[in-house]
Formats: sequence, structure tokens, C-alpha cells
Amino acid sequence: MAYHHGRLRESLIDAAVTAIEQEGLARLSLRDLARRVGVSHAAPAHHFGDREGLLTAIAADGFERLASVLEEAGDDFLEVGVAYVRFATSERGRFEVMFRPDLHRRDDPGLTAAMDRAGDVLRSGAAAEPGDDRTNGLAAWSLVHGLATLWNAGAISIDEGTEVEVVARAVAGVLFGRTAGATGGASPADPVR
Amino acid sequence: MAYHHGRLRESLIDAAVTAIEQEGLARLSLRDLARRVGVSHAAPAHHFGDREGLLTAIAADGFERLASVLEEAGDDFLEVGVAYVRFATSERGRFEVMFRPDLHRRDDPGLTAAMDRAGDVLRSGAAAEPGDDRTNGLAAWSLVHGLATLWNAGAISIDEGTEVEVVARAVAGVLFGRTAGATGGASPADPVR
DNA sequence: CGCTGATCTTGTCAATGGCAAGATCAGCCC
DNA sequence: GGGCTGATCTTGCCATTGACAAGATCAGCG
Repeated sequence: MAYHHGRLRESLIDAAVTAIEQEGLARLSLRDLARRVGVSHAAPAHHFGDREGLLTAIAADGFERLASVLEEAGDDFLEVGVAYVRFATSERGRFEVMFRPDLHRRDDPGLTAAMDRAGDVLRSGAAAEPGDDRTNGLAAWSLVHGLATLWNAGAISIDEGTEVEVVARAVAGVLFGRTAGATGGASPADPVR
Repeated sequence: MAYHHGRLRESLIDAAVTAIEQEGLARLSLRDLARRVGVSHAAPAHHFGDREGLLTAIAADGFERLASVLEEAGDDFLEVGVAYVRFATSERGRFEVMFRPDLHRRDDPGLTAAMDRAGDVLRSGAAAEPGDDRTNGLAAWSLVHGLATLWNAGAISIDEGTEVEVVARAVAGVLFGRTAGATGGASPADPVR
């Protein structure tokens, strides 16, 4: 391998996300990441400083990605919520780091900027809802965030093979079906056993 | 100090919970716990085997406590939800460990029993709600769990000094106010800024 | 060619988790 | 009383880890 890796920073973030999804965030080791990528054990320090720096970078990158995903979901509040859950479960490694402030350098400008951007997108989505007091927005955010978290933790017992998206749509419908009138009724088939 | 500590197991759990709330789960160290309690660095191993064993014990204990708290909250679905949030935020150290299965020994009988008990209490609370399909129950659980998680992560920006309980009541009312007819309207004062 | 800064490596140290072996103690039976 | 037994805790040790320091390699540029 060449002396210069070339894309070490991105490779390390990718490797970290993969490692978290495989082994769990608890077992994440900088030296293991370096081995996975094929560099020396001290190489990560150059790009991230220390462990906290790496996790801060992962979180910042994650919030940027989340913001983009939510923007692409459009204006429909329910679709934004479904996209939120889809992101949290398909990018579990990133998501788990994002909401663990004890792992971050809170004053990192890249992180705060990314969080602000994601927060703005989330709030603009909430503004599209009728009767848009902040309480409704927080309720919606809590609902999808809680569902995603519980799903990732394996705390929800559901028929094997059920897709998150179906569950998310049904659960979100309980909240939005009454306030936004999107689907206009109870859940169609009750996917939660 | 006496050779035998006497209540080492409970003391270690208490110390761990305190340490997590002070320093964060990431910085939890068995040796630091031993120092806090005043025993040698190998003493915890006797009671918990390893780090995973300690965290499993904390989680099991946490689910037992959660079940008790929810039982005491009565039959009102909204009150159970508020109690859930109150527990999660006042016992943050325990709560953070409880929903991190990557830190547990999932086959531990004490843990599975405690989880089952808490799950039963949660489901019995959901059964009290009219139109009690499982989707509504999952929505309610997701809502309070998400609110608690976001609150603990410091992700919710709210006026300084606002109490979680007030927010929880308002947010939960968005869901229950329409389905269970408990409060019967929008939040009274909109505590979320 | 030689300078400069960025990138990566090697070497080292303190702290940690885990294991092994032994010391201390409480309870119990004779 | 005396000794056995198991539970509890300690000391000693090792591999791994995160962090730091110093040096090696490389690309770009004058």
C-alpha cells in the first residue's frame, strides 16, 4: 500500500460506522479501525486528534446526511417522519453516535453547524403542519425518534420480516392521522402484532 | 475499612449509576468504580464477572425499578407515560444502560425476567386505552421514549428551568388528548418554545 | 534541487479489563 | 473450642487501548 492512504479520513469514518453496526459502539477501538483500514495505530490521531474527535466527526457527518435525507423527503410531515426512521435504522451506526453528546466535543464548529442545519430542516417540516405550535412538532419528533431508537435497540417485538417503514407509517399515522388529516383514519392493517 | 465490604454489589451499582450521570457512560471504568467504593480493582469481578456483567445487572435492576414506577402510576395511560419520562430523566444513568443491548448479556435470566415484567406493565397500560390495537400502544411508547431520550441527550431546546414533567404532559396530550379524550384539546400553555 | 507542510510510522507510557493465585472472613458442624 | 468450607476480597500479572513524541515519507512549489 502506498505511504499515503489518500482518503484516510473518510475511510476511517466508514470503517467506524461499519464496526459500530457489527460489534456495537461499546467495542469500538481506534486501533482496530486502523487495522481495518490498513494504516498504523497512530494514523487516526492526525485526522481526528483523539477518539472524541473521531466520534464528533461521525456525528457531524451524520447530521449533514440526516438533513439531506429529510429535505429530500419533501414537505409532507408524515413522509419526513418516515424518512427520519428510515435513516435512523439504515444508518444505525451513525445515528447511535449522533445522539450521544457525552461522546462529542460540543463546541466543535462543524458539529454545531450540522446540528443547526438538521434542526432547521426538522422545524421547517413542523411548520407545514396545521396548528403548528411547537408542542406538536416536539411530539412528532419524539414519536419518530423513539420508534427508531426502540427499533434499533431491538426492544420492539414484531413479526419477523416486517419492514420498519411500514411500522413507522402506521405509528406516525396515529399522530398525524388526527392532526394533519393525511391518511384520515386508523392504521390500515395494524402491522404491530 | 473492614475486609468485607458487606454491600459491595449494591454499592457498585450505585456508584456506576452516579458515575454515568457525572462522567457519561463512555468514561465508565471498573477500576474507577472500585476506587470510588474503596475496594481493590478486582473486587467487582467477583460479583459481576466482567464489565458486561455489571452493565447487565444495572439494566436488570433498572427494568425492575421501571416496572414498579409504572405500576404505581395507576391505570391512566397519560399518567403512565409521564411516569415513564420522569423515570428516564431522573434515573438517567440507569435508563441509558437499559436500552443499550450491545452492553448486555442478553441471555441473562435476571435481565430477561425484568424486561418481561416491565413489558407486561407497559402492555397492560396500553390495554386500558380505548381502540387498543397494538399500533396505538407502540405509538405511545415511542412518544414517551423518544421524548425522554431526546431530553437526556440535551437535544431539546427549551426555556431554562422548564420541568420535564410539564413538557411530557403537554406532548403526551397531543397523542392522548385525541384518542383517549383525557385533556380534550390542545396543550394549555404551550411549554415548548 | 531543496524547502515546507501534510501525512503516516515507530516507539513509548499510563490506564484499563481480565485472569490467576492467594489471603481473609463468616457460618456451621462436630 | 477447633477445624472445615465457601464466599468475599486482594495482590500480581498480562495484553490491549488511547494518547503523545519524534521521526520518516511524500507531494507541491519556487
